[in-house]
Amino acid sequence: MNAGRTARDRARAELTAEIKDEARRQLGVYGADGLSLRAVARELGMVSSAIYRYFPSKDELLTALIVDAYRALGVAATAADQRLPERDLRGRWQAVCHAVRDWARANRHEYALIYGSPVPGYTAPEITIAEANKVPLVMVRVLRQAWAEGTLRPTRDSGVLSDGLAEQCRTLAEAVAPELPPEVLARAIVCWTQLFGMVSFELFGQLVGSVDPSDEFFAYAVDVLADLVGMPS
Amino acid sequence: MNAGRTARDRARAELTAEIKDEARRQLGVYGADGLSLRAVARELGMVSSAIYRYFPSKDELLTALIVDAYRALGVAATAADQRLPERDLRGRWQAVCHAVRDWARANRHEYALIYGSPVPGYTAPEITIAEANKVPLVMVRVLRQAWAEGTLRPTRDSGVLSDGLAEQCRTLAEAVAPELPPEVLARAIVCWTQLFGMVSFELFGQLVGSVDPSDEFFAYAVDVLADLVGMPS
DNA sequence: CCTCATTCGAGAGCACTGCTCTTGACTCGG
DNA sequence: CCGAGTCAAGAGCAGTGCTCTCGAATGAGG
Repeated sequence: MNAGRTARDRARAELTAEIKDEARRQLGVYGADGLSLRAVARELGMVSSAIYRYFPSKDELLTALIVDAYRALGVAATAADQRLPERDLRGRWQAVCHAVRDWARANRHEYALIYGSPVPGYTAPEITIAEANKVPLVMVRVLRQAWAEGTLRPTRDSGVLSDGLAEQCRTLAEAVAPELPPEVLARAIVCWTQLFGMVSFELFGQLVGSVDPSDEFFAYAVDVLADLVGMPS
Repeated sequence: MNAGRTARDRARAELTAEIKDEARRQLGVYGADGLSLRAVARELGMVSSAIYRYFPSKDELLTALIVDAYRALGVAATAADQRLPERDLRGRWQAVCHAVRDWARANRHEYALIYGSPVPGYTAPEITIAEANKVPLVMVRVLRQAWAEGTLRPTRDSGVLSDGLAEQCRTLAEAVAPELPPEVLARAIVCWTQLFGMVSFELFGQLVGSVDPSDEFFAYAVDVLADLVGMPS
C-alpha cells in the first residue's frame, strides 16, 4: 500500500510512523505523561510546531498510540490462542490469559496507557473500543468452541443471574455468540475482569507484600478461572 | 490535638489542611494531572511559591492525598463491615465489596489516584502501603471469623496450589492470619484482585458496551466470589 | 514546461507549568 | 526586646502544548 502515491505522501507516511515510534519509545522510558511533543520533535531533529502537521494535538498522538497498543495486545492474544492445538480448549484459554500478562509486562507503559486511569480530560474515541474488544473476542471464541463440543462444565454453587443481568448478557450474546446462555457469558465476564484486575495489580505494584513474584499466583488464578467458566480439563 | 501549640503552628496546620482540601477539590474536577500547584495557590489567594512552605514538591502533595484516599477507603470498608450483625458473615463480606465500589464511584479521581496507573516517575512511598492494606485486612477479618466457626465451604474443582504459591500464602498467613490454610488465602487474594479489577473496569470505562450499568453484574460477581471463597449462605 | 495553490519546516510568541532564590516583613522564645 | 526562625511575595528559569506567520519546496493542471 506504499507504492501508489507521490513522494510527498510517502514522506508523510514515513514521518508519521517515525513520530509514533519515537513517541512510543519515550512512553516506554518516561511513562504516559512524561511524553513531550517537543522532546519527540527534538529527537527527530525537527521543530515542535512541525509535529502539528502530522498530529493535530497531543491527544491525537496519544490516541494513535492507544489504538496501536490495543491492536498489539489483540495480536498477542490471538497468536497465543492459535499456537496451541485447536482441541486443547483449556490450554488455549489459559494461553490467552498468560499472553495478556506477558504482553503487559513487556510493554508496561503501553498497558498503563490503555488499562490505567484515563488521561486528563481525554475520553476514549470510538475508534479505540473496536480494538479493545479483540481480547474478549478471542476468549469468547474458545468458549463457543467448548460450548459447541458440549464439554463446558462450570463450577456449581455460583450465583444466579438477576433479570437485568440476564437481559444484558442476552443482548451481548446476540452480538457475539448467540448460542451462549447468559450464565456462561456472565462467568466469562467475571474471568475477563479478573484477568485484567490481576495484571493491573501486578504492574501497578499493588501486589507487593503479598504474592509478589506473582507468576505462580497468576497461574493458579487462571486455573481457578478456567474452572469457574467450565473449561474441560 | 489542636490546642497545644503556638498560633503559628495552628495557622500552619490549618493552611496545610486547606491546601489539601483545595487540591482534592481540583483533583475531583480536573483529574490527577490537571492538578496544578499554581492553581491551588491562586484559589487560596496566595502565591505559588508559598505552597512550598507546606509541601516540598507536588509529589509530596500527591502522596498526602494518596494516603488520605487509602485511609478514606479503608474507613468506608470498615464501616460497611461493622454496620451488619457480626454473625452475618456472607453479608459482611459482600457489604465490604459493595462499599469499595460505592466509595470508588463517589470519589473516582481519588480512586484513580490510588488504583490507576502510577504517576510519572513517582514510586509509592512506604507510608502508603500500610494504609493500602486496610481493605484486604477487613476482608481477612471476616474470613478468619468464618474459619473459626468452621462454616467456610469453598467451591470444589478449583486448582491446587503450587509449592511456591503455598509458601507465599503461608508467609502471608503468618503475618495476618496464622490459622488460615494457604488454600483459603489464595482464594481470598483472587477475590481481592477481582474486586478491584471490576471497580477499575467500571470506572475506567472498559465495561462500556458489555454490562454497562454494572450494578447487577457487580452484585452477581460479588456473589460468585463469596461462593469461591466459601462464605456460608 | 510553467504556474500557482497546497503543503511543509522553521521560528517567534502566548499562556501555562513546577520549582528556586532572594527580599523584606512577621512571630515568638530566651 | 531582640535575634533566630518562619513566612508570603515576587522575579526568574526551564520546560510544556499550541498558534500564527513566513519563506521554501512540491506537485497537479493548464
